[in-house]
Amino acid sequence: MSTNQQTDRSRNQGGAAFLLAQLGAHAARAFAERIASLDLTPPQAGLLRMLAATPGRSQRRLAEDLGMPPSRFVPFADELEGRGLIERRKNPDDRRSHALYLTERGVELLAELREVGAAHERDVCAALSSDEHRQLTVLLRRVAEQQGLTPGVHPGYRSS
Amino acid sequence: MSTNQQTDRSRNQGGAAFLLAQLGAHAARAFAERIASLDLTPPQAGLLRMLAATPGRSQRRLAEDLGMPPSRFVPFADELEGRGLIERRKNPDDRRSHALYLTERGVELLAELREVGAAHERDVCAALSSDEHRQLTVLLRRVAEQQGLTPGVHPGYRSS
DNA sequence: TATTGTTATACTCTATAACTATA
DNA sequence: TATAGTTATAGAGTATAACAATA
Repeated sequence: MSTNQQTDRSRNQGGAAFLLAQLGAHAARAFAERIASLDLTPPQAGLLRMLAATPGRSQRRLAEDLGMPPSRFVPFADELEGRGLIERRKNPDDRRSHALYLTERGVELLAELREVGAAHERDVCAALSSDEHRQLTVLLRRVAEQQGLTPGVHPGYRSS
Repeated sequence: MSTNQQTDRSRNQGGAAFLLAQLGAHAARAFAERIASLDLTPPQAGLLRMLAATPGRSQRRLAEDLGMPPSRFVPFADELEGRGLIERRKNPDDRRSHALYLTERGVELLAELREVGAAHERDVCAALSSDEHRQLTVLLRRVAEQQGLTPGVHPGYRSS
């Protein structure tokens, strides 16, 4: 209420929240284009990373973390299994559930994925010195934590 | 190539590009929830702002800036016109095209929208001091400019 | 002949809910 | 009876392309 309309207007559209949304969409799109060279979509890349971090989880839990209904997870996992990147193993303790794991080929592809991710990081932050790059990361991490976001996971990835 | 795998992994998932995508999706979703109280979706809010900035443009140009095909723009504009927020006027010079304008009610709603946007900005950046907030904005603006993003517009808004 | 707005159609995507098997 | 995975179906949302009016 202390500033005039003109100022408020430029604040909203040039403010940090708007820039975050704009840059976030841009970064997500650019990342999707990059990993298309590996024949991967962002949710597929997300699953590979999740399986590397915590192998052997059930489809239901993985589906929940990816923000998709279990029914949609089935054909989603089918394709990656068909490409030999992941495998379903019967859980001997509870034979209703499938435990999911990366295959050897999945591990190899994940390594390539990480290289692509590093290149993406460099390109997105090309405008910044390495000192500013660190500054930005620290600030973003603080904001993310305060906003209650889980490190390493975000369901906002586009499905296409 | 200079760092080991462990380091690369944490870099990718905790790096600035990933945080941008994660926080961007979060900020966009939070903003969408906020403006739902005004019965607006993000693309609708975008159109109101575009009409305030440059009134009288044709549907085709507006559709292009919003990243939607002209055919989809029709029902999109229909609803806002039905609610009395925008109006189509025949362009006397070229009677094929419609020039779009905000109505008085549209201007009023836009004022409320700006208040909501300011509150959104405060909440998203609640973790930062006002000095850090400024720092973050400057860094983001530099990155956005270097990445070739147009100030004030982003087509990444969800359609829902 | 080209362009603006519009309408119609066809298609993709997605979620809901029914189904099978294990518990 | 409840839960994991799966399958089937139906609905929403979208783009492509045909159409009418104007240039």
